[in-house]
Amino acid sequence: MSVTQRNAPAARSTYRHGDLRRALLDAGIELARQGGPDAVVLREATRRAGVAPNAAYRHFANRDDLLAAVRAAAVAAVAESMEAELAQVPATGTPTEQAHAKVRAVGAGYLRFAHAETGLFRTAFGGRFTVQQNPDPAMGGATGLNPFQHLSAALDDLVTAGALPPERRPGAEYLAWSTVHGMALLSIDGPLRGTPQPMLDALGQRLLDMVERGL
Amino acid sequence: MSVTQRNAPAARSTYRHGDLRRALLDAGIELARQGGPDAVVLREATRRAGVAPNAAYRHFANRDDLLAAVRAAAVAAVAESMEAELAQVPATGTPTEQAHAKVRAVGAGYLRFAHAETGLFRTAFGGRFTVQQNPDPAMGGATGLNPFQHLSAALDDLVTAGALPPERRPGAEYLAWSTVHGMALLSIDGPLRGTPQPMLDALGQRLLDMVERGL
DNA sequence: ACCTCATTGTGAACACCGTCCACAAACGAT
DNA sequence: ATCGTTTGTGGACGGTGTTCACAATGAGGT
Repeated sequence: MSVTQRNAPAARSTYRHGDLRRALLDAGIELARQGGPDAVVLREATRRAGVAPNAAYRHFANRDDLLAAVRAAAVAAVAESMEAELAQVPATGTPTEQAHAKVRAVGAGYLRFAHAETGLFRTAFGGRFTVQQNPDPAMGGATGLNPFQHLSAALDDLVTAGALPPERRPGAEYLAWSTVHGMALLSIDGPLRGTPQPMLDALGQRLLDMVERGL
Repeated sequence: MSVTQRNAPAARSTYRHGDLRRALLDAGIELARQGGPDAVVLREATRRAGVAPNAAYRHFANRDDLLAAVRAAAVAAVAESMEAELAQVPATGTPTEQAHAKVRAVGAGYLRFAHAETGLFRTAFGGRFTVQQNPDPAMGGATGLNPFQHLSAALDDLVTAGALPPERRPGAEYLAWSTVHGMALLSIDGPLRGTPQPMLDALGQRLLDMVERGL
């Protein structure tokens, strides 16, 4: 066994790394995927990049800065999950039906991502987070829209289709988001943890019914 | 200046502390109140109790064990907040009106506590948490009921009053809890942070309307 | 080609954390 | 009074984020 440390990739030949910022970010994303935000530890990221701990400070102000970058990537992944659901919405039916289907797709994408990528979801939305102000392009999916913008667009469609009275539109994002966000957290970190997936899906559908009916 | 350390209370005269477990727990609760779960650091709690770091291990298995005890206290505080709201529900009106008022009181207590005691709320329900299985008496309020039990009771009343069809009762806790939980988190850690209280109250009322209508 | 200089990675250190081990003080039961 | 259990202490270990002074590198201007 050579002197290479655990987790140390093949030692670099060059003194410079090439794209250390990217390497640290990727390592951070992988850590977040497996263990959530608390698992994003700066020293481990540098270890995986094969670099001294302090080197990270040339690319990130501190651990929180790295975590913020990881979070942006996680938010973007949520947006992509929504887009995957939106792509499956058939272009048939009345405008009202389509608008409802879009709102449900956004919610389903959120919930699906929470279950499929728990660590990343908790990194994106588990602690403190912001999405709206200064829309960070790094938080957008393939379409460039972030999750909040997807939700807003779907609700706008609902109004356009006449399925939501315009006077109830303001703030509707927060009502819808609250609902789905709460269920996501309850099912990954709360009392619904461990509930079989079919039951969770059923609950999710009831939840979306409630939003549709009660918005 | 004497040799007493910062934060060290008057040095004990006795070798034994008296009730170290309680002192550590109180210190932990205070830390949680100010900084949330991450601020519950074992060494700081022992410092405030005027005791060596390891002494904590005579009363708690490890930091997580201490945090769990703090969390139980925080959950109990949530229950008390609910009870304060419930106490204000007038005993007038039809059973249906009263049942609805109780559900709203439970939700309002949850939201109010989240805003008034952010640190404790995040400690109770911010990360991983469980309330239902093995109902821990330490999580109950003055009535002995924990927040989940208060919600369940209110929903039961809704059925009894005929305001909720029995076939929709199963799982209704999770729908109601999801919505309120989500809004609580959005308003303390999410995009609704910093929103003026009147607007939050209005949103909260709309949210409860939605639950009432859509459950 | 050389020199200059900002950029990027290193080595060593600091304070803080959770945790463990061996030991000493205090108390309760006999 | 003695013994044994409980409870707190002193000291240590490995882990973390972060900072400092320094070295290697590469780009630009002459």
